Amino acid sequence: MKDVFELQAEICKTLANPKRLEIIYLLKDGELSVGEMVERLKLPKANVSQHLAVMRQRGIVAARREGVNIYYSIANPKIVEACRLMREVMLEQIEEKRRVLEGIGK
Amino acid sequence: MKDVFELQAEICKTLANPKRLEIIYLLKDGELSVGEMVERLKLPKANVSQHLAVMRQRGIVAARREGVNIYYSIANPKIVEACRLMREVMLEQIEEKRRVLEGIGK
DNA sequence: ACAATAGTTTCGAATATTCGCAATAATTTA
DNA sequence: TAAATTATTGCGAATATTCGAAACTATTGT
Repeated sequence: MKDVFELQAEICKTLANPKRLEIIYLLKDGELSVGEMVERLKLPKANVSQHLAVMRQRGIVAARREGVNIYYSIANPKIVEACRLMREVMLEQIEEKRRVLEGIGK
Repeated sequence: MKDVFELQAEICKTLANPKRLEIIYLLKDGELSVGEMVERLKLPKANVSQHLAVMRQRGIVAARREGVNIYYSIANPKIVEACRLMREVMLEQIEEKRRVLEGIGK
């Protein structure tokens, strides 16, 4: 059995990509088919599928076939929550940077 | 200005490494010097320093010099919270895997 | 069976990350 | 100022990630 931090890092690595974060953001309110995601993301279908495959393998998203379409959804709401926190950290960093720049301007 | 998901991914990438996660885990209850971390982590000091530099650059940790020692601390408690959530996701995945294996055994 | 639609997989090249080793910097003490 | 202690930086090799292009698979309708 691999080390626990190694496993935690694998979850985190799976989220550590802008396109995958955007996919998670799209899925946060409910499932979507690959085609619907491709349309919103404006990315090649093969690439979207690759990212979905990575996330499916690591248990970040779940897939469900319905006829010719495959619908994806977030496997665990804590994933969305973790992403939201990281986004907040980023936004606070930007705010902080802005404050520092203003301070210099005075 | 870079895309917002790109910035969020940079935060996440910074956390997406087992050694850095372990450092965050060490720092979650308060600051430590590099030497103290090296001792607990049992890693080469240069390597610990490299990881700290990455995290410092991205605003994940803060550094404070006191004499010959440099003390590091977590820059934003939301970082610890995000890591905790990702750890929970991982633990729930392990539980789920265990349940599935038991189901087969029946 | 064939074509159309929706999605996946494989391969390879470009890029990025990780880490050991050696050299370097900053601070304190003798 | 020299030595000791603490930490950082630069470099290069090994490894991992990303993504486009082409080929492939699965399902449905004719």
